[in-house]
Amino acid sequence: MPRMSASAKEESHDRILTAAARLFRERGIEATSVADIMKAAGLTHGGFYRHFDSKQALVTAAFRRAVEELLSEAEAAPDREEAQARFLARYLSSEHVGDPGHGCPLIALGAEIARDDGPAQTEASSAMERMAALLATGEQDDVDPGLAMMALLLGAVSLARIAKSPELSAKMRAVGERGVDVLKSHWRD
Amino acid sequence: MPRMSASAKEESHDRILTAAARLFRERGIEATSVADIMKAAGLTHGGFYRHFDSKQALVTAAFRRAVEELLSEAEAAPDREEAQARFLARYLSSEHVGDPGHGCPLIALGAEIARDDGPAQTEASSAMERMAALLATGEQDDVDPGLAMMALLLGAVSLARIAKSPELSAKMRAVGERGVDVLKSHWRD
DNA sequence: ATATTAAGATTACAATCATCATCCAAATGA
DNA sequence: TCATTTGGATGATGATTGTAATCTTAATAT
Repeated sequence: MPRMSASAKEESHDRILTAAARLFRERGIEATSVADIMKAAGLTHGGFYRHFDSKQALVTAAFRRAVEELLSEAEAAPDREEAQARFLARYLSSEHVGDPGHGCPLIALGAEIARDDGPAQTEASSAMERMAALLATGEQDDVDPGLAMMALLLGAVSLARIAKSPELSAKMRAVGERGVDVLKSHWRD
Repeated sequence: MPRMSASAKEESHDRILTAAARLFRERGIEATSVADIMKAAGLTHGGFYRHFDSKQALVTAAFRRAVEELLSEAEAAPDREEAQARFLARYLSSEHVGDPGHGCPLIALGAEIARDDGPAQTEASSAMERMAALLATGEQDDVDPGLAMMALLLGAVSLARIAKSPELSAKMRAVGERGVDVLKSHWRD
């Protein structure tokens, strides 16, 4: 209940963001209350508005945070090829399928965000272009192959999560991997 | 407020289902209240439980209805090839991207349904297998190509809806069409 | 040291939610 | 014709929601 040092405020702010980025992806935006997030951040719900103007503002910020989490690993790679490989392996991993809370926000929140076109949709749209650019064939500035792969990846993991049996879920991941190879070999010519 | 004829009850039941199938896909499950649905069906919210045990039960039934709506057109085709062509054209149409309320429920509700594995997830999982079977190469019982195409289609339309600009949205549809051709020509050998 | 500031806690608010008990009237069966 | 049934309307339930005003207290500035 005290006033905290300036750095402590940033820490609280960061904990709220981290909690929101996880809970939104795990439970959905509508299903996650401000109180849920604040509790997960170790705070009480009343203090929320010292950090964000509204829940919608938090959604936008949490989406950006989630994108950063997802891309930071891949972008830390020494070269482009390695970055692509890391991104693909991570995206199609069983861990990614089984842990939406730390996975791609386009999958977990895409449908919900596409509905009300606010700042969150802008965020999501540019995230999608950023991921596609990462996957695109290096040479030209032809992002089409990257967009096609993103579509396949997003669809494969979405369906892998929907799949009732573990066998079908695993098959969806395998089919995604195979499909990416097919697309890649085609666009390489 | 009266007691209606037996056929009139079925009609009410059907109107509730139709309204639910549309509103759930348009606004999401959490964001759609029982009262919203009943109002859209021309009834008052209290009477809902004469037709369904719970909102969850309605979700399952509405999902099934949505799948039926989507597949009926394609499955009315004279032959398999024509059915596939119709399904693909419908799926990647701008109308489908712009009207989630009458589109594929796997896209609109997949993330929400994958979260709480109840009967709705069973429904969604079998819907996904059914669509994949429709798209699969006729010869063997190898559904893998069908699953790959479903992943690409679902991903492409999801991203087309997320895309902020109409240009990017149209490009996602074009990329989806192109990608399906690539996958198809590869698996045909 | 004192005054000021502001982070977070507490509490409250007006809405909205899913669910249900009760009531009403029309359709059915005798 | 009359009693019974039942679809739907009405209204209430307790819970939960986003948002905000108020209070408390520690960190800062003077």
